[in-house]
Amino acid sequence: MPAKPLPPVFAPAGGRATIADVAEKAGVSKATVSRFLNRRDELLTPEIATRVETAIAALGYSPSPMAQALKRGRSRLVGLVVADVTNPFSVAVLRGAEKACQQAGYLLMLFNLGDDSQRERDAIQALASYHVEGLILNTLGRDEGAAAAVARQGRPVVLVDRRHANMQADFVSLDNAGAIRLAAGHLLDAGWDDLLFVTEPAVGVSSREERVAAFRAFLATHPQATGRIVEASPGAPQPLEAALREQHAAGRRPAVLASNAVITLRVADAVARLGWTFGRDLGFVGIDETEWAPLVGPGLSTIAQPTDALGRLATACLLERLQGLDVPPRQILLPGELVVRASSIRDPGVN
Amino acid sequence: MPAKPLPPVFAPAGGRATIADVAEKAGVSKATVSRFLNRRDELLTPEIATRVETAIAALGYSPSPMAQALKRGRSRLVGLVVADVTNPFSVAVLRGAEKACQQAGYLLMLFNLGDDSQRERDAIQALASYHVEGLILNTLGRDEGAAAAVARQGRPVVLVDRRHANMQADFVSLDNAGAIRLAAGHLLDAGWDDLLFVTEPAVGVSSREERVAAFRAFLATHPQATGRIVEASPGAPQPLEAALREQHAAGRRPAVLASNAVITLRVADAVARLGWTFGRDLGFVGIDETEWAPLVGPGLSTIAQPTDALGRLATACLLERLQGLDVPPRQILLPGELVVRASSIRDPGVN
DNA sequence: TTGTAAGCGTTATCAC
DNA sequence: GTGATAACGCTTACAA
Repeated sequence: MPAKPLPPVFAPAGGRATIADVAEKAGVSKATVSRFLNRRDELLTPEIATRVETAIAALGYSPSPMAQALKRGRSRLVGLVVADVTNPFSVAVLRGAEKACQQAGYLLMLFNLGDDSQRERDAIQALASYHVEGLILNTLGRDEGAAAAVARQGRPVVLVDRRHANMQADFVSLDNAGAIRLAAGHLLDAGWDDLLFVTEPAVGVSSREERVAAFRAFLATHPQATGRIVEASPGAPQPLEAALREQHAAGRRPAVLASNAVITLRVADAVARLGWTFGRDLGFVGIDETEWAPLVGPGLSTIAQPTDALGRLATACLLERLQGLDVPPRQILLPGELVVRASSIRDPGVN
Repeated sequence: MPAKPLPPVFAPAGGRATIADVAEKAGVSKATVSRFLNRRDELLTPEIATRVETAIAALGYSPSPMAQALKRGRSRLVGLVVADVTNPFSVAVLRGAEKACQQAGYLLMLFNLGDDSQRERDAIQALASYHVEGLILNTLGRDEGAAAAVARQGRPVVLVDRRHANMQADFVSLDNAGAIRLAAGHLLDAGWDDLLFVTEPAVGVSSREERVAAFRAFLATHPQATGRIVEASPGAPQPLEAALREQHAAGRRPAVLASNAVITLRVADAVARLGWTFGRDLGFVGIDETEWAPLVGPGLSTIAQPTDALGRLATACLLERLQGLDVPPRQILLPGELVVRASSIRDPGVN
């Protein structure tokens, strides 16, 4: 029988204290320490409990989540995949999710796609390899492989803002249809009846598609309004400016409905270049409230998304699933809130 | 001798494939698979190598970073503590850091303080418990405990934008003094000689303190300019507006130098409330370039921080340390870039 | 009520 | 060259 190497008698050398150090210091077994940690109340002599407790305090011990994860297969980690951290909407959601996670004792692992949908699959696998217990996905929703990757992991997933083609999962989002009705209805009420819906290329991105469809539906049910849809892609500002010019040439004052904050920036840029003024030469409402919306021109009207709630709810859904809730995929749609500023108020002095 | 339980002959049940599964499928030992993974070239019969390779492919195996971390004490994880994810500057840096990490095969673990400096210490400990190999800190820099926590971990740290009282670590930041000189010099050149430096409460936050000091120094060396420092705290917009009003009452046209984007928003707000116009009633340069700077009033002049480079360099510093580089703490200061827009051009029609 | 020992998925140190 | 085998820090039957 080979001589068993004695456990070291000295305090933890360089690294952190381990459960073995605590056990030794308290004069008990590792199992006892583990029990104290996990099921403090059950079966524990008060005397031993205090011995363990003081040992833990003395050593400044805290368990290694890595080792725990390895053993129990749970990591207290939630993966968050974000299409683009530069997008304030995503960040706002992230913030909500992060708060909720921290409150529940989870840590967030972040993977930013940088708008490169190719990497969605990598992201999911990278996160999965760290045994994240679940995923919150705010992605382009185009990567086929991603769905498969998720399915293979068998971990709960919550989709935020964008649905995913082949992914059966809880979905948390702005009520896009309602938001469009709210915005377009407001413009109509304010006297703008010539609407221009401006969006990023919509194909394949569910939230954009839904907004476009809702706009179409609005037009169909409101014959007193005329409308048009313009796709503004990053490279080419022309179509947007051209569309605006055309309207003016035809002697009309259009109102723009911007499908998100990125588009709002482009519209503001075009308007500045044309030398137009919001509220006078055109009406405007944009989806996504931003800190700068009040400062552009006379102030831009917006539909504020409940970003914080979206993030919190997404996390809440995920945590419920992690606790074993087994119901069919849910959809949670939250209403947007109209913030009226001068850009959508028709300047009485004109026309 | 108790009967050794036979390893399962079937494919990995529910979870992911492990190194043992691969070994079995390839008909070799775990050690061989591990060798193949880590030191592919050394000592490996081509035939065995291919057998392992195909087994890995067939099983879709990838090693568990958790287990690796447990074994080698390295996790390929970098912790990032951000004072406030809502701050576009922080996000921009985050983005740079994230890119660099991904390229180096590291994953970023994010902890957001939500501007609550009390949680800095918690953040560091939470991250440390996941065996992050190093930390990138963009914090308030006020938490005493945090420094101690870091020291205890003995892991490399890089400070971004804000120094930390008792922390000896690499430091990556905008050259604050240079940026202030650049901005103030530009205003002076443009004919504004009555400067108002607006900052958030500076005490204890190194970047703010440095900027204030640099502004003082600028005034000292440029007697042709007069100047004043205003602290604008979140709750009270009064001091700022009051200061602007006073200047006008005295028949002067001040120029504001905003110490960051948050202040820029407050200034723009105050200016809107006063009914003033940038470039005519006051001059303006703000630190931090934003996407909306061109759209506010006639366009706001800014000092653009090299955010992406800051993030990348911070990561680079950290990775060097992780590879064993042992030199005294470094300071990397990057220059800001002046972006001139109409807000700092003195309207020739007035005065 | 507590201790012993096996095992989570790796890597590293030996033998062979 | 390759294979046992012992860790890494923890949890959990099972034994005592």
